[in-house]
Amino acid sequence: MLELGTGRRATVNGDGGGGATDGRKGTRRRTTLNDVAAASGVSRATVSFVLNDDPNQTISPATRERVQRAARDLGYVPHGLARALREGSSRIVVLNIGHGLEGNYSRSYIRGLDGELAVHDHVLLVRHGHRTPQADGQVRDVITPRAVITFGGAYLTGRELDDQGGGWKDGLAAHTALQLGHLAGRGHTHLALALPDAHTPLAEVRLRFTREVAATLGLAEPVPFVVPRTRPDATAAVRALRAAHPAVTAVAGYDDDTALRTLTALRNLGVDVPGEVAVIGFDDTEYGALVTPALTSVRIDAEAHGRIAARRALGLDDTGLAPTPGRVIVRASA
Amino acid sequence: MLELGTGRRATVNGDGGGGATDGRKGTRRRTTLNDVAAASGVSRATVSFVLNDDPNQTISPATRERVQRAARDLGYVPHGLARALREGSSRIVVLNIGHGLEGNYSRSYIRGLDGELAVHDHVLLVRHGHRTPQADGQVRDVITPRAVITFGGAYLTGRELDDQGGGWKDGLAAHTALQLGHLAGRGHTHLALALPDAHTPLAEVRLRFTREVAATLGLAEPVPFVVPRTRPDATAAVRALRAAHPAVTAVAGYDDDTALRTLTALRNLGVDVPGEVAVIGFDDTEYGALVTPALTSVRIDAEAHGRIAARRALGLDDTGLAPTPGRVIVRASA
DNA sequence: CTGAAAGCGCTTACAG
DNA sequence: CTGAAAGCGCTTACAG
Repeated sequence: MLELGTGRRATVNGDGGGGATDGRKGTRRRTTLNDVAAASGVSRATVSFVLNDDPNQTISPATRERVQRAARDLGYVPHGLARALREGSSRIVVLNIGHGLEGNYSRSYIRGLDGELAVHDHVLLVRHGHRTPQADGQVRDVITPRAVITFGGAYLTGRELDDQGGGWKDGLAAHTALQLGHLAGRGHTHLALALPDAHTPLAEVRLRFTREVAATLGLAEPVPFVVPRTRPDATAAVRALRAAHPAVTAVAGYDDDTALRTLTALRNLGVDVPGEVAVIGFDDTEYGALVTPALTSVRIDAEAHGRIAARRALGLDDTGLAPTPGRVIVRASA
Repeated sequence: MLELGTGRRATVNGDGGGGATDGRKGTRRRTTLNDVAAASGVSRATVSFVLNDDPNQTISPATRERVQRAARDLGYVPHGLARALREGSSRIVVLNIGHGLEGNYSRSYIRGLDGELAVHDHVLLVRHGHRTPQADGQVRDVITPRAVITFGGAYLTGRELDDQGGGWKDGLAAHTALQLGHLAGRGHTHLALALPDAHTPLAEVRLRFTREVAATLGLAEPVPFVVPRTRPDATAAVRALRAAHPAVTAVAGYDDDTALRTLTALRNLGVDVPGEVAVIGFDDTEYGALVTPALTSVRIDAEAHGRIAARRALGLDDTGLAPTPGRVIVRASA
């Protein structure tokens, strides 16, 4: 039951300055700071100073060069766990993500986050599924990440990215304005907002912004309504909306999903889109292009948001990163 | 520039057996094995033995109880990084994922993987984006995960889950058979397989299985064709398919995306679905229900696949986990 | 300009 | 039945 020699630590040591094993892969012991120190004839401390470019030390160019070459030759790579234990946290940033991975926002956000983190020598790892305090704790205890980010962070609450707050420049508010602006530009004055059945905090924020934007544009107070996931329920919901608010000629979707469900329901009801009712989505997905009429939507490039989130998580300066403005992808539905 | 007292290690120590700080959160130093040892009057080793239920030790019930109570009272949680450094790898399993997160397969797979890992005290972290050797190396060096899993693993190659191989029982082959079986059951004999424009290894496997299944069912050799992402290109591709293979009366999608694109193209061409050509998807997404005619698809519950992957990654016995059979979700398109 | 030493928090042979 | 000690691989004051 108790096996001797478990496989790890197979080559228990040898240490010898020979180090000829090429250091690479193989089944060999990993190359450590000790090996580099031995190979270059200095102490571990010195190696560490050189490799980390410690600004508080002054190492002679000769030594520096010797160490760097040895590290390179041996294929030395610092052991993250050891470093993390010593530094107090690992060079990992955890992103918590629930659903809503379909749109362009999340894809570009993750791309930016990942890219920026890589630049600063950190790695992004994602946690899927619902966030529970328990799961959070587990992640914290197991890897002690440098930071834990909640997807969308500031963007989703509307608190962000520009000094005035509210995301009126490049954030959620601005994108909401874009969405309603398109509708207003086509002459619609009475709008409804299609919301998902899951009651999220984000839905509240969207509703708030939608109201604010509508007021600014001089439109009637928008009508929020929930579009359930199943086709019959969605159809019933849209029918009820039409009955209660006959003046509504356009529906803005909380996202492309809700917009698509609305579109389908309208078709079921024999309502012409965009003739009788126009529909616009939010956060362009590929599926929007596949329905008839194809869904008009707001495309959001969140790469900059991701980069900003990365810098903030690392405690770095996050200025000078200008988000790409959102834009309306005009297809047929609005 | 060099600040003294960086915040971490704020409370440098105190050690005192008092340990009255409640151990919990606060800005206090974390509770360590030392604290538990001090509080229960035994050595660190003993605490470790008790808390890990080391089968090679025999600890007196009294001591055991004392240690457990102290650990509980102090809210002790082992520090994952330290443990990982000592054990050789962290209790993390990394899942590499590219695209294709839309369908039910990935959602259920991740759920199973995550759940099973949690049972065995490990945590699942996901890496998004394309897998590069470089990125792989980085992850390895930074956290030394217990295992790295590639999404879908054995399933996607068709090597898996049942002894004969090929996944003819609960795997990819079986699901392919389900898809074609539905079409054959409706009288179709000449099929086309709609493939994505990105050339993936998985596409090859699907094509191979599709051919094998068709042969088994006595159908004509299936015609593979690529459906590009843009609507005009997709339409052109479908038109070309129809011209070259007029006998084809049904299209099986590589996934729901390709099926949906085909459906849209057919409608653009004025072809009646399913009257003239039937279309069936694969790996049911929510969007399939939103088009007209609604997309028939194959729904795959991969939770068991995920659990199996987890057990294998941990080197545990993976028998006795029966995958739920796939099933055809019959809607209108086929 | 460089090295010896301590220590991050844990596990595990090895002695009693 | 339990404890003292070594060591996982790194970083960083502290002495020279």
